[in-house]
Amino acid sequence: MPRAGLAPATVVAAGAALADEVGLARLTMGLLAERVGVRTPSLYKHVASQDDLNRRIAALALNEAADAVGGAVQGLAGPDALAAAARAFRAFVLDHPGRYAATVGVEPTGPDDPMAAAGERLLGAFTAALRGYEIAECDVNHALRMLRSLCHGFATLQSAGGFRWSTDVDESFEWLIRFADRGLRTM
Amino acid sequence: MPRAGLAPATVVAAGAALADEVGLARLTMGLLAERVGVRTPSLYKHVASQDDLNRRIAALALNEAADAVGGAVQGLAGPDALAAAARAFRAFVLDHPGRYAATVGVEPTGPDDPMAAAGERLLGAFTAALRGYEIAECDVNHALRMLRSLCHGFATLQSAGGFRWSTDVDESFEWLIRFADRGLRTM
DNA sequence: GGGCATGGCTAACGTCGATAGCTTTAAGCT
DNA sequence: AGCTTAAAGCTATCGACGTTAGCCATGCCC
Repeated sequence: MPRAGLAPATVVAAGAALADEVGLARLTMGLLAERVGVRTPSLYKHVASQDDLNRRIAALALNEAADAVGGAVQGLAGPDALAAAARAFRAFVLDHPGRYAATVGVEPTGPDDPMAAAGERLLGAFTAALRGYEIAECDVNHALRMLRSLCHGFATLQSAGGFRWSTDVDESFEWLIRFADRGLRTM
Repeated sequence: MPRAGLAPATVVAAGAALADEVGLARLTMGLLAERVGVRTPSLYKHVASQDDLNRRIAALALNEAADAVGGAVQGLAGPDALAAAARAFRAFVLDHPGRYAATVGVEPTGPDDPMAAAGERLLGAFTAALRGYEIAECDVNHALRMLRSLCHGFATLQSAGGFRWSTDVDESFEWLIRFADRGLRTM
């Protein structure tokens, strides 16, 4: 029996990809094992449990989202930065619905949990997107939460098929970006 | 063996209550059976499957949310209506996290699915909350989606423990309501 | 009182997550 | 090179859970 040459990172990456393909709810240890060419119990040499796998996928997803948003904001400020961040975030969620779904409803276990750091990174990227707006110190956390709620809510609702009727969804999102921009401008 | 006097609605209500208590992910057919005083297979005389149970809980939750939001908006218009709707919605999600969680990620099976009607009712309640604002015909769907994304995003993020740091969450939500109000006022 | 639909029950199966314990691989030391 | 040993694979197995089959008691309707 030749070795498969697996590492935790390989397993997690394959799990994230599989979750994107079949949906997080249908991501099973057996399916993942088959995907990486190994028997189910062997996976437990690399991840502690399915919950552990989920957390690692979540950390990966948050880091990737932070990269996407951070990269999009690079060199921009004000409305351009805001729009770029929002679009990058939504695109990431729509492209990777499974791994993003892994991030909802899981709390970091402690302050040294990689997920916590990844979440901070994503938050930092959104903070950078607010650079250029005149936001009072006491309002910045509120604005950040507003922006995160807006992007998270829209992307997850769309990803779940929540927008059913006719109006064009992309158009709604652009409208929403302009709405947030106008609001942030007049503070 | 005396009859338990169950009906589908009883089972669904108990399931929703249990989901709120232990979390939707831990809602199991066995646990629900124990709760209603019956053996597991007997539940299948009232619901077709766990997926069916989930859909019925979702329909119940959407109807209750529509009632809550609709009732709160009653007799109000403009900023007052908007604030009342948003507060009622968030309160519902925080009070009933399990049954609300049942609504995310499930699509209505067809046009006669009770879930679709319930969703329309909730949408109608939010639409009523926008009465009093001067919104162009072509913008009303966008505004509705914005409002829904904002409320859904904030409530689910908070419900999942997504706001970890210090700033007061209630205060953020009130800030968010004022933000939306200002934006809707100037269109 | 005698059908008969209804709503319980027990028994059992398949799937899935997880653990135990064995074996083999391959890396590293002497 | 050859031995040691941790790591990584395997089979076998368990327990939980969803689901189905098939049986039996209840209680309504005539």
